[in-house]
Amino acid sequence: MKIKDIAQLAGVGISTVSRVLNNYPDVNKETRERVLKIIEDHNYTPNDSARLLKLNDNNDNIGIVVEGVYNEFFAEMERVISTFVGKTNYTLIINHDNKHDEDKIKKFKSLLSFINTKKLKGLVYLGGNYESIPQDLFNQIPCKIVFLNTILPSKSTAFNYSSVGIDNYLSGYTQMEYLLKKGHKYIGIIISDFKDSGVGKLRFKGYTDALKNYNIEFCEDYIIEGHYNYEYTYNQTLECLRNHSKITAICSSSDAMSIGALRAVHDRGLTAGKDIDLISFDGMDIVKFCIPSITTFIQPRREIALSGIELLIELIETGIDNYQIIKDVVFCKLESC
Amino acid sequence: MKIKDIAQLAGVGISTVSRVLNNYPDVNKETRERVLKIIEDHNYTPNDSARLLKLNDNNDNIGIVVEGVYNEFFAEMERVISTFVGKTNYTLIINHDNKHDEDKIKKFKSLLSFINTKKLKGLVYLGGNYESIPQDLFNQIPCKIVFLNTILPSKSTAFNYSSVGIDNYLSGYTQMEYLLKKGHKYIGIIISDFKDSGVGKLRFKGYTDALKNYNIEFCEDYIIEGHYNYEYTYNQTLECLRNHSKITAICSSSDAMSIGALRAVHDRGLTAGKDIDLISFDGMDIVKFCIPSITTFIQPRREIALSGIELLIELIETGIDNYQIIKDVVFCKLESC
DNA sequence: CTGAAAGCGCTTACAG
DNA sequence: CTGAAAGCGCTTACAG
Repeated sequence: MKIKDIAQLAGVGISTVSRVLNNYPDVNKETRERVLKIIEDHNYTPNDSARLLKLNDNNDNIGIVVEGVYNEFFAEMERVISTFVGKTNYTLIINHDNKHDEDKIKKFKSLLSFINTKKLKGLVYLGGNYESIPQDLFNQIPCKIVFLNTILPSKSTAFNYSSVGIDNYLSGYTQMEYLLKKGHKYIGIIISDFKDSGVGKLRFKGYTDALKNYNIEFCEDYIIEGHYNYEYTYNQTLECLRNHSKITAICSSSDAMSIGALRAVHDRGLTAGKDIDLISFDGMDIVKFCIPSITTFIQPRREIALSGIELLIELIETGIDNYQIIKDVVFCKLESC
Repeated sequence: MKIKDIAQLAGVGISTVSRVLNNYPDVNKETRERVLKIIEDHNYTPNDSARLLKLNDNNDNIGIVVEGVYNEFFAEMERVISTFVGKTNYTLIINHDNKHDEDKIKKFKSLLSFINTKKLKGLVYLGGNYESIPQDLFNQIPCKIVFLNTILPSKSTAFNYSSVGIDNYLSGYTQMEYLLKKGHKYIGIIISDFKDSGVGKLRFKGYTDALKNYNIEFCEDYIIEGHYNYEYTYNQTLECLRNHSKITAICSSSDAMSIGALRAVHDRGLTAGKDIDLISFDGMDIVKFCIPSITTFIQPRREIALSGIELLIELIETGIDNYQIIKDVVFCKLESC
């Protein structure tokens, strides 16, 4: 079924059918109804490619790239964005990137190709690290772009991007400081991975700098790699506690990992919040219902997601550029610390 | 930049550029390299709409509709599918449906329109209930379709679809029977919603039938609505336990809700697995790390997702139809029961 | 190995 | 209010 067939069946020209299709006002009422009836009866849907080809870049595609959608944290942000876009006239094209190990430059080039192929008007990028992308490559991005929770080149006017996120370094520092102020000296640190090059890296820098400022020696043996995985974190924490009975507190860079750690503490016969202070980061909804509930720093992730997509649409529609938003984290004192 | 510009710059005809673009072998090596260089230099990307228009239905689009992506259970299945498709030559087009309240027929029509607009070769549908869709409408689906965890019209050859899922009725029956065999008579039942028309409805039927067969009176007051939400389930469970101190066991239709319930049991000063038996459903990774860990029936959701997408691609490539797969649930005995 | 030309299914001035 | 015609940027027989 194409527009020509509908036109023939209705006994009109194809322009008229097109006008009906696009809700143009200048069509005779009866003609319109006749055409609509035939469209309905034959379940006709216009060919999108043909429309877009003609309309050229008049599509309204927004892209979203998620690095690490297996992290529930990002998954939730994606849902917020997808729901928001669903209520607009934009179409969201989703690109889940799981190639963490790939060369950054190569990765950036495939990002460019994604934008070009889909003729995106704008893009939201979740996660990742584009700290060291050459400026000329960066500025080849042919559409509006908003990075959420991404590590970016230190801002200079030469780099053209917008972003929404938190101050990861400062948050990490504050989190660790909370334990230090309570007098802890032997503190386990849960990170995703030594090779983590995303925001976790900044948080970790905050941890170690806080230790330094409080004259507590940083001990590599107290590092627990959790890979954002319950089981893995559970096993690593169990082993760390077994080998280092001095440890009196745990500083975890993500709630997902804290849940595995909490169980490890329990299985060592200890109680978090009493025998061991566990302080976490992210503020997932579940922490409040864990036993004991987990003290954490809430990243306003829904707010970041929402600001991000709203900002992107504003950038697209106004032509403005270069807008940076920093959100505050919120301390949430519960039972584990 | 269009193909014509590249051709001009390279001093060749557009057909040659097209041949280079599509990796045709019959191009002179030097010509090819010259053209590639220019394409590279100018960051040229062919216009997808134009290609697709010409190729007509030679795109390889697969669609996925997720009803209720806010349920982590489905979110994870989607990720499995998205990752799998990413490794093929198919493009995945995602459609998150949050209009639970909409008229089924209307919903089905917009499903048809999605398929037609995107010219989908195949579709994976997660969740929902299409039990009562008229046959003639159903058979208007112009592509291969695989339903995962969906309620469907009782199978007859007249309905053309494939599916992967579990036997929800039987699983629900078995789950409740486990509590009944342990001698429980006053059993709280956690469901998402009285109006739930998805698979939860079938599970619930299993629950009540089991009660009947064991001559235990069904008590509507023991029903707890949880809306797949920790907080909501927590509050409802707390209230139910407060009002009905007779209750000795809880049968929950989903792990996400069990986590809220677990905390409610704890806050009543009770211990799940000792004072109250809590048995759950789904088998999310987290249950093993809760305190106490949650006894549950594992739905092989990654397996269902994987079988589903593999099946769909097979259907597309072989032309076969009408394939139903039922997976077994696996009982996982942990501490809460 | 290469190029000119037709045509994919739409939209939109333009002329009536 | 309506229709014939041009053209969006590609691909692919066809002819050389």
